[in-house]
Amino acid sequence: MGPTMPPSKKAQSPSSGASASQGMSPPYRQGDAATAASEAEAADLSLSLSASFSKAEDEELTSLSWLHESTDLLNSFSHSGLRSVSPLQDPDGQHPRSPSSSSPSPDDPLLGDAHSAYDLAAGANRKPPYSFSCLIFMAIEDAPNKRLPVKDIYGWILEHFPYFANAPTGWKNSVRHNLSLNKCFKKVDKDRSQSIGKGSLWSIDPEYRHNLIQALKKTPYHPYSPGLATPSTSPPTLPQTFHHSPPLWSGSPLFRKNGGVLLQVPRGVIQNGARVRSQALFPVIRPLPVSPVGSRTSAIRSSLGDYLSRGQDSPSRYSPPPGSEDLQDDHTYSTAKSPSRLCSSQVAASSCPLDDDDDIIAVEIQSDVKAEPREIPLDSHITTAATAYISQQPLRGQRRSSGSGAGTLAGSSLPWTKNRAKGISDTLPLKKRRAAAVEKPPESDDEEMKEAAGSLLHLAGVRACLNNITNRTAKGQKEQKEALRN
DNA sequence: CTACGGCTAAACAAGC
DNA sequence: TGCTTGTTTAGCCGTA
Repeated sequence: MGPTMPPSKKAQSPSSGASASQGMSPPYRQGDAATAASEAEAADLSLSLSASFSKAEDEELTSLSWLHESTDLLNSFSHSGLRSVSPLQDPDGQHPRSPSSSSPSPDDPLLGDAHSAYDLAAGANRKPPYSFSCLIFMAIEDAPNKRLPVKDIYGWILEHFPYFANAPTGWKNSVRHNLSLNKCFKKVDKDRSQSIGKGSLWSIDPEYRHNLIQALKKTPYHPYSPGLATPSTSPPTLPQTFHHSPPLWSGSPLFRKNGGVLLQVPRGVIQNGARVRSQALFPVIRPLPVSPVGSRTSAIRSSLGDYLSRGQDSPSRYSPPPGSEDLQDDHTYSTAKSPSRLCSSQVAASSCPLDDDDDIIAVEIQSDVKAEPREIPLDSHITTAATAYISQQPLRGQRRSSGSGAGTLAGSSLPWTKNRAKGISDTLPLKKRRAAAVEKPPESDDEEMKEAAGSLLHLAGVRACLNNITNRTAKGQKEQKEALRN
């Protein structure tokens, strides 16, 4: 054990990082008291989203960190959703997960079914939708000191993805392969006085951390989407049925066709999302390094800030109600990279008729009994500001020699692997080639701006998707009522 | 068809 | 000596 891995943590779990995060996790759903606490956290989370936006006005920020914080917070839903349906036990079945983890209570009729569906169909038999790079990234980020030995990376992956427990052992080779080959990961010099034994500690190279975050963002967790699972035959379904549907990984061809951006978070994600803000599986998507921004950044920021500032005074703006009565245990969210893409996704997913009023955002806080959509005005200039900027910029993906820039708005390609290093000099040793690649100048403001605009569109997509989901819900409920009358 | 990312398998060396 | 760790290469597959 090294200085970063206290022996006590090692004794608790093969994954020290996960253990650390589990200790502070609120109960998933256990009784009224827990529900009340979760509601408070849910309200807190919603406020945090608003607060993240408002930082653009409250502070004289010189970077786009506020924007990334906002998007990251939204994306944290997906990761916390992943955690919420993570296995109840370690792969060997001998180490029941801490009750403080976000696993749903088996007593819950809905959550239990959903959870079982994940455990059996997805957790144990399905390969996780994350690349090894993302898995390693999450494992390291989940560690208290952001560094882990290979052994603990194995443990983290095993703990969170039981698929690998029965998978051929080659996955460990792949992990090591990734660690060695991927420039995002770098070894940390061990403290000789506190040797951890063989091997080194691995950490995230800050230079490439953002790339990993982007890669992770493009692997949304999409567990319960019957429409996506059976796009051609399944009728529009009520959100309640999401929780009984087979999981759909991003590896699904259909999901990828949709841009890999649609995600729906299972029940209880609010609790987990709130947990993300304090101590969570993956709580440390930090802001980008501070860097000067240009006027276009300010334009987008001011647009969003204007939207928020007016929204704060607007009665129609969503804000958590006092007591958050509607923030119950059932929450359904979706995100999309852009409203247009979302619409196509929705059509393909569920044959759901599209609505034109994308400028109205309905945040559905779905309770077990009745959904109460809340409408939020989405000023079109938010989306158009980002769209206008992006439209005048070449896609980042065009940096790729192949020119296949589709879906690379936020940098889906991973330009930090050996292929890129090879471009430096094939005659140099790999490590030196990596070092040479690292020395390349950081992303320009334009790159940052395009990414920021993409994030902005992403946010807009989230809101538009919420709207579509709500509309679909409302229509579904209406149709259901009519069917009952008949 | 091509380029690329990602994965897997394998070989090899070094350390414990 | 056996296992683990780390590096490297090669090949395959899916996607754009």
